[in-house]
Amino acid sequence: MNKTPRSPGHHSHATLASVAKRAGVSIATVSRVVNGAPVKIAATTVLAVRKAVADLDYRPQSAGRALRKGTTQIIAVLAANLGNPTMAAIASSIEHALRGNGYVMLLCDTHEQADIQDEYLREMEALRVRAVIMVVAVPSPKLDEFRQAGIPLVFVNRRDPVRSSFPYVGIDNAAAGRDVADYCLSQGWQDIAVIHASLVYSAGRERLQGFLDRLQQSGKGLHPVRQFGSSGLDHLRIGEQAMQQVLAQPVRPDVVVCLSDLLAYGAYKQASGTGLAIPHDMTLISFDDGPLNQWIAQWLSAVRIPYELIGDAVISVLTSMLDSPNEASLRLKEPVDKIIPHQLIIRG
Amino acid sequence: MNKTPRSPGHHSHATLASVAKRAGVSIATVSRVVNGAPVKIAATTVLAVRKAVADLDYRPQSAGRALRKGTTQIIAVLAANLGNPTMAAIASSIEHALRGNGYVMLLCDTHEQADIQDEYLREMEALRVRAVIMVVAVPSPKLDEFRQAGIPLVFVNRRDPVRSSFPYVGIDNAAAGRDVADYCLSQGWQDIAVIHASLVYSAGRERLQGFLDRLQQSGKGLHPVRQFGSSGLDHLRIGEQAMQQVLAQPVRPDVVVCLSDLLAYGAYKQASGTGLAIPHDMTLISFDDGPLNQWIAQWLSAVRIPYELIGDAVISVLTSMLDSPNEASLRLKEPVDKIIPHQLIIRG
DNA sequence: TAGCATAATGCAAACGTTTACATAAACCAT
DNA sequence: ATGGTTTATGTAAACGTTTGCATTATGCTA
Repeated sequence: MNKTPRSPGHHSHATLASVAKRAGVSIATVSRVVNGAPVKIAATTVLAVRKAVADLDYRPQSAGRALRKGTTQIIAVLAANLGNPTMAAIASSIEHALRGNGYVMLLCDTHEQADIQDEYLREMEALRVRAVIMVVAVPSPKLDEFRQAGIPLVFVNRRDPVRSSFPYVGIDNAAAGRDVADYCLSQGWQDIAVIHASLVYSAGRERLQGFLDRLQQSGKGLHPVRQFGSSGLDHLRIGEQAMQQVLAQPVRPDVVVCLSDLLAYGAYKQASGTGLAIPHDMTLISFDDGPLNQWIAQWLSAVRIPYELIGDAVISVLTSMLDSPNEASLRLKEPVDKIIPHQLIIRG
Repeated sequence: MNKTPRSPGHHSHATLASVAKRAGVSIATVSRVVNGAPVKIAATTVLAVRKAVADLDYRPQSAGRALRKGTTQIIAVLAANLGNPTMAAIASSIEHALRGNGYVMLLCDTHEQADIQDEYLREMEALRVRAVIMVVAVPSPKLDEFRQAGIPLVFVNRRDPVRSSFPYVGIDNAAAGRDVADYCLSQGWQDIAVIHASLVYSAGRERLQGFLDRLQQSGKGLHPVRQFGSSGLDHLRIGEQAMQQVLAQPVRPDVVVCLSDLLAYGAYKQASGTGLAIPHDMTLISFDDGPLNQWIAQWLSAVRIPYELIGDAVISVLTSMLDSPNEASLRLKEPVDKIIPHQLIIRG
């Protein structure tokens, strides 16, 4: 007796074998019942298996399944910065949508650093996740290799920085920039400043481009748009410093357009620390409009990304990718972007 | 020929077998080298294996490992609400600490609902995660069962709601409450109101208790502390409604103590929407002090939870649990709570 | 030289699933 | 009755890993 070395598993969870034994059938049958396999199974058998499953509180072990099927129900979300409320809200939205579709979200924070992003991508490959959702990605070697790896990728908020061969979900940033320009023009503001972080990525670049284009199109004789900012990771501090430069100018602009919420937060702190009343003395406009703005940043007008819609949008893109039988079509097909509507919220 | 059905795995990742073949050794040897097994291996062999691993870009597949060892490197974080910046910051901190220790974070949003929490707990069991970190938990049946399941649990910010048999990481909420009371007394405020959400959980309850106790101890003849609030999930809205009630009172309190940041945000919106200037007309004090406060909520004094310390604190608790050879000691031993220091930040 | 400890590596089983294939039972048409 | 088809279920292999045990090669002692 006592032939149980039982090395690894501490507590014996129910397994297919134990359920099969209890139901008096083979493990194959249990598997088929549990998975609703497309074969006919006697009603009595189904009932017996169901009962055994319930009795033993059986749940398929993900490891065995993953090993056999070569994939899991895990979908990874690589976010650049969880400290950013907009990104957290997007993550939450995605989580909700994924859960509703039987997936589990694996959320990571890349801190917008290529090496961390790569490390995570490798890890995701080893975990055999079903797909990866990049919420604000940076270019990295592994990202490029992923094209070949056959794991679907979706880019949220910022487009694929290497080549646009994977779908993008987010707002039309150029159009959003134009909307802000239109609003500025409608207000008759003459002197406009822009605060930006890095402009090498699609979101910021397109926002600025759209904004400037429309101003120029207008033909109105505006003062030249002054731009402040630097590339870096901490938008809050960039915004703060940029606003410092803005206020050091001989003449104060009517409006400062910040390319993200966090830039605006940083700018706000600096401006109000200097005694300025926002928006009385100077208007601030930003992009993103995270969920907290309406509560504690009523001084900030912003282009709203409807983060609560992102989850479903990602799911719809993803399912179309996962359904395509061969991933050849996935590569050949034009990436099917999903543009979600934005809205300029005027406050203050 | 063509004997490759190759049903599941699409792209052939490197495996132990392929590495072994290339290095001219057995898979056992490769495994040992890769894992740094405590056996002597010829230097030349190690080199050959290392080379093959590098050549093929081999990474151990998590599924095989999980199946064999009965556990993974995944640690789940079940957060109540990712939309809460403090919680997001905590998650980010934990992520950082876990990654530094070779774990991967699986982050979920329970929306503070027992059924979702349970569903996730079951899923984590099936995934054979190494441990689960509950950032603000609610009582649920499965949570109770976990005590037997042998999976380590750590409670952050809110204590184990069922029985306190698992460690807690967070601030000393009662002491924080007393600190706020001391500050109010030092300011000579006579008329104090409290805004709270549900009081059935440890964090809010202890904060309020400590606060009221200290006020009473002081012996000063204060007006009775008025309490407003309701139980519910959306602290923002609860705070808003509670402030509405506060302002409907015949006499306006000197200070309103909110048991969380979000409650204060809600209260702030309502108050400033009614024309009040915060903190000139009324002081607001809250608990949590999420990372954004210093930027855009300079009107809010708050007890700061040093969220950036939580990650390391959790790790230290966790490793002591994981190191204990048998989980008997884990259950018998008094839970080793980790109290991190708080600090009352005065602003405005 | 034999005998034996030690060092390095290989063999094979096990972890829990899914699924192609085999089998057995039942039915039906000749 | 016979052969063929359908229906329900079982058998066994495979996924990639870790690890107890067996095996071989090496060095040392007597």
